[in-house]
Amino acid sequence: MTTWIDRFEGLSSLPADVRDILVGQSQVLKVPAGTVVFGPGKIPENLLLMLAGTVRVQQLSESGREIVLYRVNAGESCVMTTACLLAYEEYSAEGIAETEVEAAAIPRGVFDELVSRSETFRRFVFSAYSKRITDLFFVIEEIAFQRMDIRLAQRLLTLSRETDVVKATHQKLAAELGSAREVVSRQLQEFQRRDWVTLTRGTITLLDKYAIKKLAETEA
Amino acid sequence: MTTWIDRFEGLSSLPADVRDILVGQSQVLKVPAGTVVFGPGKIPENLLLMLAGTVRVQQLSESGREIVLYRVNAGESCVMTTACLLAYEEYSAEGIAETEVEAAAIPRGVFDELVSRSETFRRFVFSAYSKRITDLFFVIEEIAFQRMDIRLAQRLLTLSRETDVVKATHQKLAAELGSAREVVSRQLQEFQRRDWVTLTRGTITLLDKYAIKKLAETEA
DNA sequence: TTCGCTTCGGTGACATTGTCACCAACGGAT
DNA sequence: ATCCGTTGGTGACAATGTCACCGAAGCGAA
Repeated sequence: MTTWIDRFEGLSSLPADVRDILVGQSQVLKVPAGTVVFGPGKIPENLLLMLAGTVRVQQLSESGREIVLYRVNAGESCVMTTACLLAYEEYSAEGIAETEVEAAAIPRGVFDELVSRSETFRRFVFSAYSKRITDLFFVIEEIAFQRMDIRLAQRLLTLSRETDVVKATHQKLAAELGSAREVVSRQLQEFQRRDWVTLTRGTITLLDKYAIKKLAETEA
Repeated sequence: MTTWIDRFEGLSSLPADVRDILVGQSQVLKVPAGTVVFGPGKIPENLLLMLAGTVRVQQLSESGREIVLYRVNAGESCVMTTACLLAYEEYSAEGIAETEVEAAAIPRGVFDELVSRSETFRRFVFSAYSKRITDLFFVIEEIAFQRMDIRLAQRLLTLSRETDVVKATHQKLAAELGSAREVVSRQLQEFQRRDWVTLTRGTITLLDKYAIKKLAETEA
């Protein structure tokens, strides 16, 4: 029988008994876009395995600025909830459902049992951690060392996957990059001047993805 | 009998059989200051539990700049090695022994067995992960949103714990903060102008820790 | 429609930080 | 003493962040 487990690469080879625990003891739930999946003041009770949708994990500063750390997509697990399941200390990041999200919720106790019983599950969990940590390393490298125009170009491309239109305010883009609105606005104007994009209120239309990609791939 | 295990808070309540495995199957080793404990191209074979000394974990950019991510001190574990034990992908961070380092090395297989058998050990491992992830969140917040003078003041304080003297070149301090030497030099000159420090080649002497602390604690 | 409100984006002035080129001072090695 | 690599100082400039303020676009109510 196929279950949602099969959507996770790392879990395909789980032995039958472990599979049964995982499927039997977890609950598939759906939350609407905009839901705060975890965040300061919310004690997470479950490890989430994302079946559909996207969760955006972001950091807020006291001064009101924010930065997007990474996104958790379908087929991945939201280990921040685990990390904070173990409650090292109060964390300042929060996870927000960007779309409607469907996820399997594994309660704390079940999670612990699975880690204990299954080497496959352990591998899955630890490699999820590794991925997030390397994601964070990447973010740090970007904000510390990369030019804004390059980062903006990269972000426009990732936010526009199939289509050529990015629906986002300059403010939202600035939050993606941990920068200020004015900086993003000015960069976008420069892109427009080069006929790479057209700008209208709330949307950026990519005219010359090739040129943008070339900038995004600039090294050093 | 007391062993090095007792130096780790989280491991004090390990059952006797698990203790025996941990002590029996791991090896205490010593490496001199400057050793690259892990890094690109080095496949880590062990989880390291730090008994004495400090490991500095830092990130290098292609352009040659660098930034210190965090330090692993005695009584903590170096989970980056675990993360990359599971080898998610090539990581760009490296760990360097800042002092002579004494550590217990737990081989991969033993680590796996311990995680499987002991809930205490699991807690220990996962809270180590949580701590590192929150460390990284903190670093991101700092570099994205915090002013350099404040960050420099903070760093000078943490690097001068008991003494009032920081032995470091401006270049090293810049690497700590992911900034440029000139920026650090100028900030230090400003601190000197205010009679907070005196500067000589390779050392910064803190004259007015109180004033520095006050700056370091500035919010927003 | 028109009015009024909110959100979004544009702008200039300025502060901070990063980059570059270059030089001078220091200190160790010969 | 001389040489030389390291360290730090400097000025000019570029890139980014901050602030105050404004006008335009959208949207709902009258």
